[in-house]
Amino acid sequence: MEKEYPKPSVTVDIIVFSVQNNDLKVLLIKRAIDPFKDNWAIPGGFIKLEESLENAAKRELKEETGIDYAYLEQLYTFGDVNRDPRGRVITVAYYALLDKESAKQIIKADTDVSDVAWFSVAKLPTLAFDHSKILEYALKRLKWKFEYTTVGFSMLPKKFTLTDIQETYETIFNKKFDKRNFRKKILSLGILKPEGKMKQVSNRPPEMYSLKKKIGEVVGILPSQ
Amino acid sequence: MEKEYPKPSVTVDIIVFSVQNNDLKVLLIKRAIDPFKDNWAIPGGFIKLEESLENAAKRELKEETGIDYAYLEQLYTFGDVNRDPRGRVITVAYYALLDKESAKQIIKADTDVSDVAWFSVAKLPTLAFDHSKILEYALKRLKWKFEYTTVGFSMLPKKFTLTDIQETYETIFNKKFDKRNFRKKILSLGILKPEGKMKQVSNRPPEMYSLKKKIGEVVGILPSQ
DNA sequence: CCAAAAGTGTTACAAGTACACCCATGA
DNA sequence: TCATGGGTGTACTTGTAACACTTTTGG
Repeated sequence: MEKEYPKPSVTVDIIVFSVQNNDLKVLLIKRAIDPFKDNWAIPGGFIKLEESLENAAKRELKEETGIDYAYLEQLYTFGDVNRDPRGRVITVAYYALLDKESAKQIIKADTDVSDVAWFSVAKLPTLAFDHSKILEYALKRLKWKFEYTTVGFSMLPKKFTLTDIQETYETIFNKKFDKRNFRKKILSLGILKPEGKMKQVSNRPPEMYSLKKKIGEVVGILPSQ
Repeated sequence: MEKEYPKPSVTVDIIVFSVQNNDLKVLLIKRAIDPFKDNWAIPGGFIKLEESLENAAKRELKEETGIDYAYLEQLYTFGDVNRDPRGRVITVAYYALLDKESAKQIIKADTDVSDVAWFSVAKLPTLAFDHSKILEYALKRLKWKFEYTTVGFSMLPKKFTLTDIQETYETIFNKKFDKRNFRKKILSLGILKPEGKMKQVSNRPPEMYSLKKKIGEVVGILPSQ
């Protein structure tokens, strides 16, 4: 370890997910320069020597979205030799889950900026670098995490209804779940705290809940169906 | 992306697991130089610019153990600013699972070398750098993977008995499983192919099996108990 | 009284758990 | 014939799946 070796560059890429109108969206930026000029890409940037990987990811998130807080998890490190035509660049990928309110703010802030946009994961453009592969991997991880942990609640406001949860799950898995079984299952986990009924709705007012546990805990959520 | 930024060093560390005498072991090396001189550490080294992360891990594995093939999986990338006193070093950790035969060869090759040794994960020495944290994380991942995938079979020879599998699981989870239920569960997965009875044993000859699926596939193995 | 979404229970089936004895072989 | 490890079945409990109607509110 005493010798000096040539060093690779290290970037952090961050895949920002949100659910809007029951559709899973991902935030992409349009590249202004070569390589892959005018292609869409996952936002990211070089790490600084004085910041941890996680802080680099947080900084990126803040720079791209203005958001200070979101569920953030390291995804995987991609380091193939030729993944970047400019030279050896290793990227540590993170993914972030925004709650509905935060996501709305961004869409407002950025709809007039041409180089940042939300894309439905069902209709993605061609992506720069190996970003399609990275995104694909992120989607796999996302589903896995939704199935076995409480990360899904990070995409909801602090107080939410059972229907909110179910719609979020139906969006992520792109399938419908039986209402009675879904509710039974979620309630049986004992992770929700009732918070009283929602007011001023023009139908039967739903019960609101908050999450008792820390977001991300392993619980085994889904019915198999 | 056009500017040149100061670059961190990037290493690959590889946590090598094997099961010996129904005990989970990890391969550690004794550091010959500062920092952490004479401390035990997870083997690793700097990546080369012309090799992928995975190839760097394979090369490390080969250098440390002489083994060409093992189940190998990226674990996590550790990049805290002060994890290495010599400067900014990011490490991409991998873990490897050796089968019983390979593991035996290594122990033979290295028992007379003082700076490489197998340690029971139950009795670990103090480790250099943040290696205790890394190893703890590896153990967590290992259990998770055993619970939900077929990685466990990578620690067995190509042909094995149901008792072999059960003992491996009992070692990893450090608990006993009911023989009948364990067998029923494993067989019900439909992932095993019978390979005939073992010969020359001084008791009732057990049925041998091989794995039909690719190692690492998700199947959900364990009884909950 | 209508529209909209919330809320609820039962039966059938599958999977998981607990548990103890006989079997085949070589020495 | 004995020692050793291999192999097996059943009753019970728990969890999952399928399925349709009533309730509450605001307009």
